Amino acid sequence: MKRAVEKALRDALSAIGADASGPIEIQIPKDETHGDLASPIAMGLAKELRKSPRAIAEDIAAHISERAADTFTRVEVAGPGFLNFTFSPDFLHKGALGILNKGKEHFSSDVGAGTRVQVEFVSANPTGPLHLGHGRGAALGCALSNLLEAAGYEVVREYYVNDAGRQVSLLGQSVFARYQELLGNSYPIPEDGYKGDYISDAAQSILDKEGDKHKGSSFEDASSFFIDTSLGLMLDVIKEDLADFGVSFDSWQSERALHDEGAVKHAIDFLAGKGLIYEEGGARWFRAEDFGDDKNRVVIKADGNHTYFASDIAYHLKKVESGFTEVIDIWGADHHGYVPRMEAVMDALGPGREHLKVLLVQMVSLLRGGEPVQMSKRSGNFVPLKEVMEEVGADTTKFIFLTRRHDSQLSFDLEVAKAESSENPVFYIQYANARISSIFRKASDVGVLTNNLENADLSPLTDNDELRLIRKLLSYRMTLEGAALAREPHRLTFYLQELAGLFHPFYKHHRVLTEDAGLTTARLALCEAVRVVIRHALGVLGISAPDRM
RNA sequence: GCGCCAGUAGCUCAGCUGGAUAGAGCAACGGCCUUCUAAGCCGUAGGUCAGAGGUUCGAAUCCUCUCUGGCGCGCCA
Repeated sequence: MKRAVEKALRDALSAIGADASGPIEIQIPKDETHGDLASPIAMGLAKELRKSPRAIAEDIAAHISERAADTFTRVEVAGPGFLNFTFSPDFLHKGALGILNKGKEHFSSDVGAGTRVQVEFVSANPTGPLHLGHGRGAALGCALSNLLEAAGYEVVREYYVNDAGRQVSLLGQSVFARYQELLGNSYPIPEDGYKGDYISDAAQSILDKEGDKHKGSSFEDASSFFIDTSLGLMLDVIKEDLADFGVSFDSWQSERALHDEGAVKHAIDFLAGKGLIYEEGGARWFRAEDFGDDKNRVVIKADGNHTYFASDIAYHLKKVESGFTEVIDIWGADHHGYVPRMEAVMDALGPGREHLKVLLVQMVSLLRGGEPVQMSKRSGNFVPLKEVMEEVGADTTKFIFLTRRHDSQLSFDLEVAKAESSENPVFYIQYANARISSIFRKASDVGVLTNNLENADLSPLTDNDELRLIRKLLSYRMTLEGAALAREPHRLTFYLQELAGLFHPFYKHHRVLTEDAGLTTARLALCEAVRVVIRHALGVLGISAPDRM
């Protein structure tokens, strides 16, 4: 749809002697009386051509009207110089059939052009179950990855496992303490150790498998066993949470492995070779200030241990060396202070900060009827994603996350989420799909043929409800591409609400299965096209599309 | 103190790479089920886009300041 207008505009621009090679802005007007698509292009050309915007627009409109009468029923100039395009029913009919003909292929676009992108998300410390904030990152990362893939990028979804350092050691020690407790020994839980039920569960599971083998051992003796085993159990917990949430990864990168394979040393040597590492106070520092950070940063501490930052440098060097053109990191907003130093790293490593995009996911506060939810003592100091999923469902939870920009704070009210569930926008969309499936079931019951719809004659579709629906379907690709380029999957949730908002009135006011065979076939084809788009978009968002509700 | 994100209808949020009269859902109010699913449809009402300046033909959108809320400023991870 957009392509047709763009092509017409480029032809017209070169005909009137304007530059036709630049980007052309095309938008969907808010007001239906302003046509199907509009362009403000003439306003921008006023200076260059030294003519009034309206005069330029008139020239363009005249040129296009003469040449593309079968595509547009109207090309008009409006307001200060907008060009408004209205498509012919014939063009719309052909477009709708195109969706049926090519299916998914119709939407897969070339804006990504095979660019290799890595999306790293969740990456929660493997020290306990995922909490609600991780869920937001998971929903975004999953949807964004799918979206980029649909737009023609080559995507790798990665989870970075922080399995080295103090936190996992603390985890092992916490589990060890519970294990000893189960055996009647008192062993102090480390001061900032982990205290949730899942720690006791892990201890019990070790006891079940290993018996009292480690009874009375000191933690020093048993540390590597307890750390590794606890780590494995926690990763299982996380993977289960992710599976329940319907989010999957292509790759799991272990921090420990980065050390073991020498990647950290390699990265520091690499920077040192560029003269970007120096020593001071017994520590080794990276010259982050040279790349716009507030201060230089320690990579090796005076005690000889590396910092977390050192692993991150190695990790990003590995990403760069793996040939990703773009690296997207999805982090919680509490890490935003970390962005300048990672951008500095990307500059220092060579490719430059423009190849790194950090998406900060703002905090989620959980409310119940307007009141902050008390942190459950059972789970530790956070709200587990699992509990929220059990209460309101994975689809609704994802949808709530995905109807907001990632950088706006979100209050997640359980009462609202549940109270809405009967009138929830996600059901509104799924219901449209279920209704269509129901029509097809009915059609097959009464013996109406539903095959070969991609060759149907759509000319009986002349009602405004029908044409509006088709226009919306044809704008899907444009929406998808725009969302992908902006890295904003939430645009699809709004698109879907609008599409469903056109389908339901159509359904209410027009019977699909009628006495008129030609009309019936045409409407079935329209319904099928709607279903194809809804399923595709829900698929991108990682939300289910049930056939019955 | 410095920095990042935000402030749009009663509530939750879109709209922000400047464009036409500021949108949706929920909540409120009034209607609609003998025909493919009423988780639906039709209608009414609801706004000083936090505030003040500035840039522009045009500002919710860009710039400056102020106010409010959240978060961050370790040889922690």
